[in-house]
Amino acid sequence: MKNKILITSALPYANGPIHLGHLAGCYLPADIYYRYQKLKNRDVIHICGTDENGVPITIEAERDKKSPQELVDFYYKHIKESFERLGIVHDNFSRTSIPLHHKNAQSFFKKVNDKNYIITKRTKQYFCPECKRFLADRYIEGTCPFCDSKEARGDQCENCGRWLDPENLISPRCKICGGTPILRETEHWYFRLDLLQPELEKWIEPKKHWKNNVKRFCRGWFKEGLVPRAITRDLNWGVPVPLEEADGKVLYVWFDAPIGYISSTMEWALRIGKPDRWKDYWLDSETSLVHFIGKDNIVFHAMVWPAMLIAHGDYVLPSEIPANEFLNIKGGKFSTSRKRAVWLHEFLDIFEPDLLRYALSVNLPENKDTDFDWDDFQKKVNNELANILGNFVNRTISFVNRVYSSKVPAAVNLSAEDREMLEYLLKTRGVIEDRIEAFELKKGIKALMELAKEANRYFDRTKPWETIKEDKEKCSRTINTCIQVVDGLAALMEPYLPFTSKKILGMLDIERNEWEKVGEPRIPENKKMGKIEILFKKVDDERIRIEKEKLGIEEAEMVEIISIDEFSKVEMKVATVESAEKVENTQKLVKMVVDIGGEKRQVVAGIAEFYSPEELVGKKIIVVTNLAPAKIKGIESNGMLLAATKDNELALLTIDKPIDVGAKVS
RNA sequence: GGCGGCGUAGCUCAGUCGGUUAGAGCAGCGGAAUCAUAAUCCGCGUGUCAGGGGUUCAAAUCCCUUCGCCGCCA
Repeated sequence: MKNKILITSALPYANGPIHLGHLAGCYLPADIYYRYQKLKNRDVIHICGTDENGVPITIEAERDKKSPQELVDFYYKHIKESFERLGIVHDNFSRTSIPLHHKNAQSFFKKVNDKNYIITKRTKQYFCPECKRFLADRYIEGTCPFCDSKEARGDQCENCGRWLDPENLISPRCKICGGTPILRETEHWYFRLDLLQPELEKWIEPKKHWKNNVKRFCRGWFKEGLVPRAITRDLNWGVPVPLEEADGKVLYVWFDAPIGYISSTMEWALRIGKPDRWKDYWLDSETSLVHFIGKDNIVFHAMVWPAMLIAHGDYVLPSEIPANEFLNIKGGKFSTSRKRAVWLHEFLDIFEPDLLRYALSVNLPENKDTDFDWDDFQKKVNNELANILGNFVNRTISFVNRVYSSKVPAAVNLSAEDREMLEYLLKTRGVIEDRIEAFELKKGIKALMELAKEANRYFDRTKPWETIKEDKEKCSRTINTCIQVVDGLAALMEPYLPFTSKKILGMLDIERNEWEKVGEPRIPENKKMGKIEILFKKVDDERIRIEKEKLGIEEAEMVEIISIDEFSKVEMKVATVESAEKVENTQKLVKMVVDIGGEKRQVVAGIAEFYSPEELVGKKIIVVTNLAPAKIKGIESNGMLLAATKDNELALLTIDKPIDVGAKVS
């Protein structure tokens, strides 16, 4: 490891709050790594910020009836505060909407452009006259040319799974306003990844120790061959392309976002009053540039971004890309857009930050996806943090308080047993170092818990509650050793459990030991203890029940997601009501004959309280035509009409423009 | 459609460039202890390592194939 380390964590997109999946994927590992390097006295900074450009933000803003700026202002603050509450430390937490970043991204673009790594291409793209904007592929819907599904997206038909070009869609419409988009010619700038492939391959080749997921990804891409990739978009939100002929174009988010790492470092340098300080990292080949990301970001950080840096030429390239897999929520995925998540800010309203830091650390998705589960969380807190770690600290300090009037007893002539305990502490320091350096953070926290267990075993073996009566010197050696271990634990846990570390140090009434000195006893005889407190309160069943219920409610609200396949099983048609009569002896039922286009059907529906038979006749309605026939009150019903209901209201679905009876609805 | 990944004890996960009786934590069962947040400590695992086939003296680990889940890409 080089002595200078620049850590970045993926810029969170400013369209929603942070959830546990984000944390486990990169923010928590980055923080643990950063805190550890700090303890090792390395020259290290941790840089991050929100990614605030791109189409989704403009659309989200529109939906919320806000300006994009208002939206990102809100989430910038929200995300920054959430991180702070969890103890995630950034030297600088910037944002990609600031002028500094715009300027920086533009000069990056210009330099790469001057070096001929950028070309232009004219293409035709759909433009929505209603929304007055070009539409990204996935914001166009239409009929799939292959399977006739009506709900195909511009990039892919989810019904038949085929990949599409938006121009091939039959009767395309704008997903946002429903209007009909038109093809319009536009010009875009493309980054010549193809030119850079040989250099990229040469660069990646020696990175043997990188994680498999990263290497595999790259191999796949190289095999297919890289192609020029569009780096501009027609949009009025983002970093304007710094060319006269590029009016109305902005840089594509994936191009400007990683440049944000540099901008954020520059902002940091300005903030600390040393404007050139950022160069010490970005322009020095002795810098180890470490990008913490989730696996969804591998392509950009292992291929595109290094290619950009090579093309630019001035900056260091990534040294490490410890990409994590995903943390799922009990089987399913976390999803910001679907609001299926355990949100960090809500979590912290209820639980101490270290509980989460522990539960996530010990189950980080380092090799494969892992699950977050509330029962599991409770067990980890109660059985591991509270019982093993918390209890060891507590039994030790309360022993000192009770037996030795809160003063640390002497350690004269340590026995082999005592020395073994201290050696275990020292050994654990080494294990944690090795594991963290190798980006196996999960093993580091496990080693810490092993130390706590070993300490409990030592306590039990040496039985101070007995030796206090028959061998006072031995007892005082034991307790002294335990105190030294508590002190060591406090230092070693700092990267993972910084809040708990502080609490313990408060109880010992001492500053944190230097990392390199952990293992050498340093708490002096007669040291007075500070105020004792319980480290971890247990999480009770009721709390967990509530949290699980919350998740359940959110799931219920979002209903089951069905595929277009499932949906298209339902056939619906426009129909006219030919005749209608109330079914006798019922309150709600109406019997109708409807024309569904060359075929008449008898349909029974429970709408009599809302529509009289007279007003129904002649109405054009929507009928499900392939529903299995059913008998209602002995009358056969051959279809179902559609109506919207809420509370005590009901409204029939109809059509807002004349169309022939029998027209399919989809 | 192509490419890739994953599927290991009741639960959460290690292990996989082939090699002794497949591991840990939690849960469970039995015991010890009582300083401590009824916490701790000791002992106890007959799992088709998703199914099937193959290579090998030897496979959870390599190859083929089926099933299930997931991701990436024109």
